[in-house]
Amino acid sequence: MMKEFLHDNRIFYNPIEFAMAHIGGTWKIPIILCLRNGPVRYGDLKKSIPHISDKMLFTQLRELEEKQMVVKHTFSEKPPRVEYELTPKAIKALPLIDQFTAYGISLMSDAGII
Amino acid sequence: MMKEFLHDNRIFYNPIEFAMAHIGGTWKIPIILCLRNGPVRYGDLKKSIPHISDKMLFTQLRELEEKQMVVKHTFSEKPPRVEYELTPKAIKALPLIDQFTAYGISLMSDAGII
DNA sequence: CGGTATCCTTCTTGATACTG
DNA sequence: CAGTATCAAGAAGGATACCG
Repeated sequence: MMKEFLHDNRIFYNPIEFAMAHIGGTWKIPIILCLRNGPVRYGDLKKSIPHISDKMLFTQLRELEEKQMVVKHTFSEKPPRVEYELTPKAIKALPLIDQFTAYGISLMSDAGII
Repeated sequence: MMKEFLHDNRIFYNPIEFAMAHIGGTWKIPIILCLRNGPVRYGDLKKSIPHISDKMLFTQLRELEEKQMVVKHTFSEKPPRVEYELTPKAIKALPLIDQFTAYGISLMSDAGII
């Protein structure tokens, strides 16, 4: 398939694993989709993503920041305001995410869910 | 985003999670890609996918069969021959997988890996 | 050749509670 | 408002060994 490589103290065997590290898991795509129309604050993300816990939102946002998929803007106001915004790296993923959604819907249709 | 739903005793919150259950994880896409040009036998899959263990190949093939992403053909020969083949559900995923790969490669390029 | 079982470790996720 | 810490349960994955 291809040669494996190291990144951030982890071994990857192919480009898909690398992409999965950026947008895989349960919560990263829902977060990215919430940010697709512009910056959103923490509390609004929490409200927009059903069932996500503070811990998951917090840890996933940190990971997305580390991978430079989102940037955090802190405004020194009272009450404090913090907004998260997609980077170009994440914006490039949007067509892929849309195709992913379409495939998911087609599988759901096959399974008789819709 | 959308209403959650149940399937196979598990809760899903959106179509992407459902798609991830079919092609997510470390090994399902490499297996699907090995089968893209037609049926392949167990031993050849093992040889073509570097680093996969028998346990992982075995469990992932069972899961792919359960989700009707692959079919197993058993030939009563000596020595026994068993081939795995993609179903239409998996074939439909190939364009998505290719786009996934392309995104992974572009991320790798951003990261200076290639 | 093509599995299958068992044990064990690591990673992911959930529940809960507390802070500047 | 926007985090942050701690504990624990469960799932995913690796090592090893054995079977028809």
